[in-house]
Amino acid sequence: VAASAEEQSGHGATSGRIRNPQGAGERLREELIGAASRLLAEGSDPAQLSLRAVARAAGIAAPSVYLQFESKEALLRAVVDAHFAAFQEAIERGAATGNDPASRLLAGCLAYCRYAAEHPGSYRVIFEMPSSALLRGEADDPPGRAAFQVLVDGVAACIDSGAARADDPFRVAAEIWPALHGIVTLRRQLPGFPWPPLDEQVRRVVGGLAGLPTPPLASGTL
Amino acid sequence: VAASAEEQSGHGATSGRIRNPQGAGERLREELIGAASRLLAEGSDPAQLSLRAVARAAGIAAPSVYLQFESKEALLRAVVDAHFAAFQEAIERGAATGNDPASRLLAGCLAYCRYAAEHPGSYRVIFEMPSSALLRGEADDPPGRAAFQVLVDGVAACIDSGAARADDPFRVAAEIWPALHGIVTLRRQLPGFPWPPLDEQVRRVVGGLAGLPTPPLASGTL
DNA sequence: TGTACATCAGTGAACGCGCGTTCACTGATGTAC
DNA sequence: TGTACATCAGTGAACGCGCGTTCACTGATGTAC
Repeated sequence: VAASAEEQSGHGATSGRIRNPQGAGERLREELIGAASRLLAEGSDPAQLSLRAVARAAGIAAPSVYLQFESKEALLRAVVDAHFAAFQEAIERGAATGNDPASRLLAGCLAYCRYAAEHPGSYRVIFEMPSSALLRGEADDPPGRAAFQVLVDGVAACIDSGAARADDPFRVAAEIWPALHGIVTLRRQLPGFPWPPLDEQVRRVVGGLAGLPTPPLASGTL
Repeated sequence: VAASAEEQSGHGATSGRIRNPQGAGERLREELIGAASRLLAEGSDPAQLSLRAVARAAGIAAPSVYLQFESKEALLRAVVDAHFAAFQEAIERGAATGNDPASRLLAGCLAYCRYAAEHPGSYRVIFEMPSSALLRGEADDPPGRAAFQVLVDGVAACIDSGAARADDPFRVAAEIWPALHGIVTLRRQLPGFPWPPLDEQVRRVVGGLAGLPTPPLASGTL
């Protein structure tokens, strides 16, 4: 009947955690980023993530965060950067499959959307966190802009090879990206809506916007 | 040099406000919704809107909110509903201009995006507030679903009139909506990005996704 | 080999703040007699 | 016409909570002699 002192008082967050060996204090850095990612994966609103909640999830006392990060802001910046890097890598891995420009473009777009669908917390933290790498970087924002350039190049390759309608690659890319973004954010926000299968939708949308000759699937079956 | 007591203490929120005449207590309802809208227009994050901040903006003491609303939740629900209604009305007004199905569809989409661009706080509160009318409504969510049906009907009218490519109207509408949503949310989040003019982009995207015969503008000029 | 000491990972208590909500109240306006 | 009273819009103080951050500390591990 008697609860342990640990359960009664709010502290004792050191539930099972064993402290890192000497010289390995920085391991806590990754542990904290991992704990934050776990919270995000569980559906926490990125904009509301608190330092104390992350510390709790990591099994340490709140002030211990300051051993690795200068501030809450710095912790969250590191979290965003980690997710941004993972996102970019997933897209690049996806875009590498495919033997011609059109299938590489499609594979990249599919990888973008699949990653967002499978890691909604990750996608959210990248796009909604005020301190996001995308939103940071004043004028010449390298991180996000470089990633966008990959899309522009993919579209340009399709146009050059004759696989896509002749057009301004930047303009087409600036249409595809928002379309993909809208697809994944609305699916997350309205999971009850009868969305068509993701892959098929992405293929149709990218095809329609880039002017890929592949008939948008239904024109033959109607 | 001596600040007034009102300035020194945190209260005295009754800066200039005159209380409503007897029998008109419900006017405070609209004042509160208006105050919340003002905060949103100034860029407040909808998910972080606090009852106390709204009361402050309305010039009343925090507990006075409870004279008109059962809880913070109820206040925010009313705020979302007001903005949702204004949004819908703007779209309907827009879609009413135009003499043929294709121009009505385009006008509706343009009205959607223009409203979102001109009232970013309004659009945000509709789509980001956890208690939004869109996200509420369990299975058969009337508010948002009915609005979507208008888009489906618009697409169907274009197809029937031969203005758009033969296709499944629902599927096309389920592509157009996310595309518009992505366009307006990314523009808000990355205002520094060199976006093309909104109207032109919307015309091209809707044209591409619905298969309107109008060549997407650039094909003649390249 | 044993002991004193430095290093280092991590803690607990405390701070001031804004939050949502409750409670008993105030004071102006209208109504009954 | 004057006075007592009811109604009604709105308030101020207080509550318990979670937050970000600070501070002085603890206690295990490694090193010097």
